[in-house]
Amino acid sequence: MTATRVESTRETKKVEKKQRIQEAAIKVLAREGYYKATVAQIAKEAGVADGTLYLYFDNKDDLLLQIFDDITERFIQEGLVILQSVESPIDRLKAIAELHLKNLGANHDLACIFQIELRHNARHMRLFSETKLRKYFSVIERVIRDAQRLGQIRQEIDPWTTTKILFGALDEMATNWVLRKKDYELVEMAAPTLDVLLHGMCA
Amino acid sequence: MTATRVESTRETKKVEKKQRIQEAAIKVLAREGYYKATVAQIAKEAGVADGTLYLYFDNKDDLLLQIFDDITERFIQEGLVILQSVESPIDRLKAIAELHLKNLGANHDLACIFQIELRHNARHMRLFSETKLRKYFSVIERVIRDAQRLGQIRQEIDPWTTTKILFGALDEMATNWVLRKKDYELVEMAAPTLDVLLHGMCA
DNA sequence: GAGAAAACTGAACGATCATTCATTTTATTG
DNA sequence: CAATAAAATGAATGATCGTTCAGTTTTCTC
Repeated sequence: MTATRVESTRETKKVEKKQRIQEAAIKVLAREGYYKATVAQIAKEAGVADGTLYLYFDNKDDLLLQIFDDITERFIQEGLVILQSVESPIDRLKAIAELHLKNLGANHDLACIFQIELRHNARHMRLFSETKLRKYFSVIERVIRDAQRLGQIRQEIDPWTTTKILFGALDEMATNWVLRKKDYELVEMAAPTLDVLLHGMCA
Repeated sequence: MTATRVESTRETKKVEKKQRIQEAAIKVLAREGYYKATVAQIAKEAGVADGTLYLYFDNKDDLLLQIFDDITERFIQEGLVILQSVESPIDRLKAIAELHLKNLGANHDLACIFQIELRHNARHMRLFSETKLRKYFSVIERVIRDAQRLGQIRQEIDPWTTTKILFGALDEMATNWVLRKKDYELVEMAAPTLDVLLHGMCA
């Protein structure tokens, strides 16, 4: 075995363990909430010692932040790939809405963390909101501008405002689903939501 | 002084001090976040001893919960009064949106608490969401149904879904304003938001 | 398979805070 | 102006937990 080969299996193991800890954290955080969840609980759920967490994360805060970062990045990348296979801007908006709700609807624990635990305090939110979320918003805004250029969307509406409206509507669908988990699929809300946003409530 | 008279001034004093503590709590909670804010800080801000808080609230959690309860109830009552002076359901929706954003936009600390600190954990949110927020949602839903009955709003849309969309959009406007406080009035977002929701994005 | 390096462990530390309660201060009454 | 009740105080308590690190185990190298 060469040195680099060894290094790479070590790396792989580290990455896997890190993911295992993150998954355990998602489970515990969803169940207990960020402040009630203790490092000891997360470590136990992951099947490692308390101290081991600190070989992978700077501290408890860093653990939470990295979960968001990694998963949001994954969502955004997945979204960008899907958008490439869709032509019309309007259809792209539909695709974004579907993906948004599909991703969150696929994992209740994760959705719980994204919709609730992430929003702990203004510092956290500002941090998050200024990086990954901003990127997500930009993607949506661009699609809306494209649609306007093609005349599919009214010229007089403001793309940024509309981005916030779309995100806000999807976000509320997700939060509601998390809080009152009923027997419906979250992704089913994408179509009716977009119908109202695209064509309006008025008769 | 009769016994009842005395009792009433005592009561008044207690109510006033309770409000002073609540106001201090809003300030400190907005600045520090719920978990970083200590009872000692809140007491200091209110100009009372730590122990005094416990004469007015069961515990730290109860303090936060009562703030929400009191203020949301006040908002809802104010809203109901305003609705009485507006006839058309569509105009009522506009009035609700304006009031929602005006109330939050009037006090940045309070908005911070409502948009962020309230959403601490699933338990809190569920509790809140099941009482006061539900009441608020019901008011909106009823107005939408009224509008449908008058033919102002399309029959085929679902009132409950639409309620969530409207609330979600307003909520996102508020959160965005809290996080990136710029030099605009939150209430200004009411009109463009309702324009999109009522008439749709499509050309 | 010995020696070195990396990864892991978990008991112990120390800091933080919500909460309590014995004591003091203020208000009320006859 | 006692006597009594109500309100307020804030130091002490006790429980909680994030974090560290000296020692142990595993993995790798030659």
